[in-house]
Amino acid sequence: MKKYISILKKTKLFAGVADEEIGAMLSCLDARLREYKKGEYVLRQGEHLNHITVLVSGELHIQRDDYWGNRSIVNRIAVGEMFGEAYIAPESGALLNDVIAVEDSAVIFFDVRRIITVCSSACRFHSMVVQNLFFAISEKNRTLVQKLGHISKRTTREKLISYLSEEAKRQNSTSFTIPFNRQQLADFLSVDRSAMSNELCKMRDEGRLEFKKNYFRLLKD
Amino acid sequence: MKKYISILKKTKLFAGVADEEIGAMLSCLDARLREYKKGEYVLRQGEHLNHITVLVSGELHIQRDDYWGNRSIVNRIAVGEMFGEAYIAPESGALLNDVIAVEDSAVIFFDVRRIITVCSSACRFHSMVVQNLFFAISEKNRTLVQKLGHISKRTTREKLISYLSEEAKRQNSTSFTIPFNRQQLADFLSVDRSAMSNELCKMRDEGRLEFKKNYFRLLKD
DNA sequence: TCTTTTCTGTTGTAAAAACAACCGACTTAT
DNA sequence: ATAAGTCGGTTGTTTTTACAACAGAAAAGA
Repeated sequence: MKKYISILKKTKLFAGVADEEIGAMLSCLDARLREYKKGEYVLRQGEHLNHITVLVSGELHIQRDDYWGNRSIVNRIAVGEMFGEAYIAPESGALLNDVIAVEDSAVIFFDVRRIITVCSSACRFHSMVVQNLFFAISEKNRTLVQKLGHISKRTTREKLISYLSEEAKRQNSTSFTIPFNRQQLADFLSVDRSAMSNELCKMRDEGRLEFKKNYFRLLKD
Repeated sequence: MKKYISILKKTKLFAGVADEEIGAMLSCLDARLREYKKGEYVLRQGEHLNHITVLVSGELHIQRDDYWGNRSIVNRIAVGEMFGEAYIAPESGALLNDVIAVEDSAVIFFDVRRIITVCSSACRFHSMVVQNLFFAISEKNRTLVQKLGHISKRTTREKLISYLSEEAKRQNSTSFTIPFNRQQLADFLSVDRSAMSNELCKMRDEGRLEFKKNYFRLLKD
């Protein structure tokens, strides 16, 4: 677990906490490391979670498969990001989604109650972690609202425009790469892949954008 | 500002805080009231927000403009609801949307840092407000994920089933009322009203459910 | 009460998406 | 190197949705 301290140091949860303090807090917060192979489930819909988790290696998708096999990717978790913050409150119900490793991954679990209950002794930085958690949940809400903005658009084209515009703004450039392949992007936007691919090509032919694999460039009319 | 205390009392932010304490906390939290005429911007895309806001009168729309200038309404804020909780973190960055008053409105701004930094003296209920905010954000997060679950369904029928099933579970009964009229439900699920109405009636004719106005009853197959 | 407005259901048509099937390019594994 | 698998684009068909227009019912207002 110690080899991941350098990664934890860069996470939102431990922002501002000194290196040597993180090591001390690992036991204080009852941290546990688990590793997953690509394709393996980290958590399943319906389970109860009372841990905050941080991804320290690999990549995860928060997703949901319905009865008919349609998959929707709710969110993507990159190294250093956390999940499970929405289930902190004791009265939070079961998990609403699956969490799956899309690459070989490593996850550290922290006991929620140990985090929100400020410990008496060692952890000088504990209150900072609590505040960091506060900020992280806030941040997550923001990304969810953004995503709702995308998929609440009526047509595939509008969803693409919404998503790509957002990404361009976020990366502060009209050319950028996205963290999805076509199928994943379709799942993220909750549309059919081939229809989406078709729409992308139409927009390209209309001169609205260019792309090559996951590289995109938006063009003025 | 005092005339809005009765409204603040009913908000999630001040749940469990005594009336007389709210008055005291207004200054503690550096509360500021601002009023807006219909059509006036409350906040603009690109601004930085370091306040939690509560709408105490009127109605707001959260709007977004995409890269090509197309405008869409992302969300609606009703009296008593909060806005800005997604921008608590200092690194949240600029607002991604405009917030505009669609009626004459009144908004109370609370300094974020004053809320999350527990004050030393007077505010006996301060820690309760902090916890309220914590749970409010967490709950909003889950609500957003649930809504994503509904509208990421491919067909109008599936969206309806997803939403109505959820509502039945939440109200713990197969018969229940929903807080929307048809147009609002269609907007909530991001579908066309008439198409949705049509689909509802088909399901009724198939014997899957009954409804009358905003009262619904789900039936076994 | 009577009028006006809003709400809901209904229908037909045009547009869009889902679906399925296929192909070539590219990557990965043996 | 070759086989197997993945990925992205394309096309045609079927299903679904959006849109527009209208009418009766219900609600709100005068």
